[in-house]
Amino acid sequence: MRPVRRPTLAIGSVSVSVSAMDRRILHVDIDAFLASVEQLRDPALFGRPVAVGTGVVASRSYEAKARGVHTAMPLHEALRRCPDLVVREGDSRLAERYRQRVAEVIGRFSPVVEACSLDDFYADLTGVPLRIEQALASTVTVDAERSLGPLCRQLRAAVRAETGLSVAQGLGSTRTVARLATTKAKPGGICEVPAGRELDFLAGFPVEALPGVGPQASGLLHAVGVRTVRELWAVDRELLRRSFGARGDEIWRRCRGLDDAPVLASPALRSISRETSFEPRAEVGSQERPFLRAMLAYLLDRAASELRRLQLCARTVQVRVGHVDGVRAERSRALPAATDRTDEFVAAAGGLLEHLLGRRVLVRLVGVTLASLVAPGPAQGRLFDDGDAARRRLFAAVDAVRARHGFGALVVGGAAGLLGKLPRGPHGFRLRTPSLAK
DNA sequence: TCTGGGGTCCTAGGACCC
DNA sequence: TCTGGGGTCCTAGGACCC
Repeated sequence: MRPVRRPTLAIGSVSVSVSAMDRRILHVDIDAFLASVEQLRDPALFGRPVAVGTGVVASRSYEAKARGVHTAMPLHEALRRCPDLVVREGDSRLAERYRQRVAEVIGRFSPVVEACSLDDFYADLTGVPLRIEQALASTVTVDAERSLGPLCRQLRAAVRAETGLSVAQGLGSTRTVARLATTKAKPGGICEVPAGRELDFLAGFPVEALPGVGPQASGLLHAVGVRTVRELWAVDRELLRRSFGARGDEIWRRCRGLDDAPVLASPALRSISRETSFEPRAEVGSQERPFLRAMLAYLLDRAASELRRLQLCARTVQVRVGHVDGVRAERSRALPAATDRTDEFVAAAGGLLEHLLGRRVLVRLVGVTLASLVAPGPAQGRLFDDGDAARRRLFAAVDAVRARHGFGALVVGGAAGLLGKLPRGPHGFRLRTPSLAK
């Protein structure tokens, strides 16, 4: 067994040794995030059942939950259960601004904040009570157990006061314990699992509550009679490894409260994807090559402009196609050099799309991914390419116009093939799930 | 009740190079 | 000249998460 690394925290003249079990990880989850943002935007919606999404429910207010509306439920089913449900498309830009404000508040309480998804965060509060005790201006009282409860209540009040949003918080010695504690704290509560009580806390959860155990793994575990974390403890480590690969080992550690993954400020972005689905029969021309090629160009333009906004380049283009019978296929291609130019991505992706369109089945989804992301280096190998410099200036100009007037202000290249075929707004063509589509 | 979009990570075979 | 081993990249696809 590997020796446990014991990092040392230096606070003023005090030095404390911290073992893995002494860590205090905070998980923060914004309650009913997208639905709450809608209620903040339109206060008439407070107290009413609200759902955000198109096609399926992406987020719902607690009033809607009380009426049987759950996330991932088809909207027609949600409306059947709750006929006065208010359905909104949502606004990803507004949500992003709220998310950043919540992250800022958490950042005042913790030196390290990791934004995990749209609506949740991890923070490492290890050693924070000591620091607070020593900060003369602090109004927080830290009890003998070093409970972080008071700090969490302050955090919750600050988020509420500054954004109007409600958060649930979980505290534990690992990310898994903290995350599961949050599920017990929803909505608006705080659940702290004291050090040493991890196993009691984990024992009763169903196996599928563990991160890393999805439908596939839980199905297999159920089939052999393993339904709870307590029962999972009895499963041999080697057996988990053989059944689920590297993830099996992770599961073995997580169910024992042994995962020691750190909280990282900002994990590097690995890829940028955009995809959309459509009703093959309802949308005119959706099966025709020109439409699909235009959609591909549009999605690549969206992904590439995000790439440029982040000042990154990509070296791999991936295209995927989904059919009405559920069969999906994808192909990828590495470019000769990393780039951020939409036209280079479109040129490479066209051939990939042709490969994927061989089946005589209706297409209901097209998607693209830009991967192998790197920071733009000096333009190696193309120092004498004037065309490249001109293209770059063109895209920079396009980006500038869009930053001012919205993405939909300009339609570029092959995406023009969508004109007149898809509804269009200031932020671009209207795809299926605007609340989440960027 | 299999619906949606945007991500991450892992695996595995084949190509290619040394 | 033949055979082999190891590393790395490319590509395709699966599982999982929110």
